[in-house]
Amino acid sequence: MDKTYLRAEILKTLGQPTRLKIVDFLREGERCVCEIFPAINEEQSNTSRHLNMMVSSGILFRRKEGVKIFYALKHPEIIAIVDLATTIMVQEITGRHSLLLAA
Amino acid sequence: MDKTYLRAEILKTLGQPTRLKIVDFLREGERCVCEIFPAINEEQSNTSRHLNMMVSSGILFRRKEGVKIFYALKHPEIIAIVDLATTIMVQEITGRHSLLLAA
DNA sequence: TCATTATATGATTAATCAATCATATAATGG
DNA sequence: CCATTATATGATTGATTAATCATATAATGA
Repeated sequence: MDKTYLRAEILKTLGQPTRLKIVDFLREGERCVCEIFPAINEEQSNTSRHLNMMVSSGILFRRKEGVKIFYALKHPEIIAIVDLATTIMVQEITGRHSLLLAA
Repeated sequence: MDKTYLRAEILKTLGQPTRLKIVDFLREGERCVCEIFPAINEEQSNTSRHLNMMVSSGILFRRKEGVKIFYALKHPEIIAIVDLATTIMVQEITGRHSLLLAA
């Protein structure tokens, strides 16, 4: 059980634009594939693959109801992580850090 | 300026075992390449490439002092992110979530 | 049962990635 | 200036990845 590898896998799963869009959309709650792929503007098959991959790496739930399959975020920590990434991104974009260094 | 892409890049940078080991080592503070690569048990050239890449994606500082080049974590949020990833990993390993679901 | 809707998956392709080896550059001390 | 130490980089290779198209499976309702 390589813990470094497992931790990396969780972060790597979040570190891909299409999957990040899925996470953002699922903040609002559980959604089926038929709602997810139009919302993020990706192909159904591609979206399905990413969703499966996100379940495998432990960041999403899957629940079946009739023909539909619903997906939801599995851990509140996921939202915290992507929010922290946003904070870092904003600091990088505004160059706040670079300015502090230059001063 | 694609914000989804930039956020993803930060997370993707953290989502690779060698780079995660670097982040873990740099928790203790600023270190030069000559300290980093033996500590994480990777080749010097490989370590150098990862360090450069981490500077490019905005998660590390670089400071030069004579022949040595020191690297350090640029944002406290990075530690928070990897800690949250650890929390998720532990919950997945202990299967706590699955048990709650099954109950 | 048949048509429809929802989802998943096989095959393919182009792109990206990580690691390695060899070598280059750059600063320092003797 | 030369040898040494620290770091970076070019070239290569095998592996992984994301996206796409076409098709398969599975549930539902008429």
